[in-house]
Amino acid sequence: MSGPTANISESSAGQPVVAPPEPDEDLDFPLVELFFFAYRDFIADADGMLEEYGFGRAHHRVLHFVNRRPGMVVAELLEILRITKQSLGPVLRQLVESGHLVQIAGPEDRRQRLLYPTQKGRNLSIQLTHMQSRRIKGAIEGIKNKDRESIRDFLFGMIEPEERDLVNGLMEQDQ
Amino acid sequence: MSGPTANISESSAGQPVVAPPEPDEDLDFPLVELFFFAYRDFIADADGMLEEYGFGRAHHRVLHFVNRRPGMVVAELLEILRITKQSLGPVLRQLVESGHLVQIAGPEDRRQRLLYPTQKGRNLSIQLTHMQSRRIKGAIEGIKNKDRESIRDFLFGMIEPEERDLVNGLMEQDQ
DNA sequence: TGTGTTATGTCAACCGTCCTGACCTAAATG
DNA sequence: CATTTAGGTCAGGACGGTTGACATAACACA
Repeated sequence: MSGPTANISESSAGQPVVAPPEPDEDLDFPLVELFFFAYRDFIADADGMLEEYGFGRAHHRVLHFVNRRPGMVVAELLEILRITKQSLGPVLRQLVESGHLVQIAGPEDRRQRLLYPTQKGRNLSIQLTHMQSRRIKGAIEGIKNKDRESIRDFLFGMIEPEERDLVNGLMEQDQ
Repeated sequence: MSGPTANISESSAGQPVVAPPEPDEDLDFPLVELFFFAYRDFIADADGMLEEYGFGRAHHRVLHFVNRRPGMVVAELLEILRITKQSLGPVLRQLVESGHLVQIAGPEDRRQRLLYPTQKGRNLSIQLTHMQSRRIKGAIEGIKNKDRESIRDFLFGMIEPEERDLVNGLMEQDQ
């Protein structure tokens, strides 16, 4: 069992499939891969800036949505991010300690913690969104029909149907 | 320091910013958020299926690219994924042990480990890509100009310019 | 009043996926 | 031969997520 083409992985003994997958109308490899790479680079810009603050992507998401909807309560944030309060906890604490967010007791229901950005948090969030918007703008300028609406509708169509109401709610004022 | 609107987060003493960010041509909140949600759901389908095998997203990415380019060597995979061999190690081992991939010594350079899918690995990869392609197809059908080329060019335009050659290389045969 | 529920926070233990640094073998290369 | 290269492995750590259990304060209601 030696020689140039000896099978190195002995376990499970499957034979190698040497041919690449055949072209198939229902297997859109280019778009699947482009979507993967596009998202990777879409967040890479922000990653770099966040690193200077010792923040990660979790901080970015929290900062973004609190800025977008000042006065959001913790439960709403958990629903949007689809994470548990245990995993939100440390992230929220760090953002408050660093002075990017503040928590204020709900005026009617004092159990609630209304989340607001500080000016510092607003500034950082705007900076991050600006970088991402610039990339998107550039990508739209590079297409034939410079049709922002089609891109918006395409992205919306990628979202799970049951989630679309929630996302629409988040975008109430802007189109 | 009590009362309905008492400031709960005392540290860093920033004042809350209550207004949502003003509309701004250079801050495309809808597209930024749609891209986030779209990617989340783009991945979610696959996550569910992978869970049945005890696999995560790292396994998915390895499985995908090895299937796409059978005979890929480890170094190429590391370059595409932009991770270290230490973090690839366990993932690759599990995929080999579960019989989804095999490693074969390079016919010319026997230090190399050529990576191939087994039929089992090919089947799983195709299944995963099929789910993702179906979502993409549906999203394209929902837009005005059902223009796949524009979506492809948009996604390509989102990719960091220095990375585009690498991505193009991966897509040689298909358009 | 008291009892139960809700909003939030916290402790502990765990997992997956990445990292750096150090070291090893086998094979190619000069 | 010595060196470099391809790949693998061990150790330790970080981050971001999970589940489960429990605590506190405030609301809601009989």
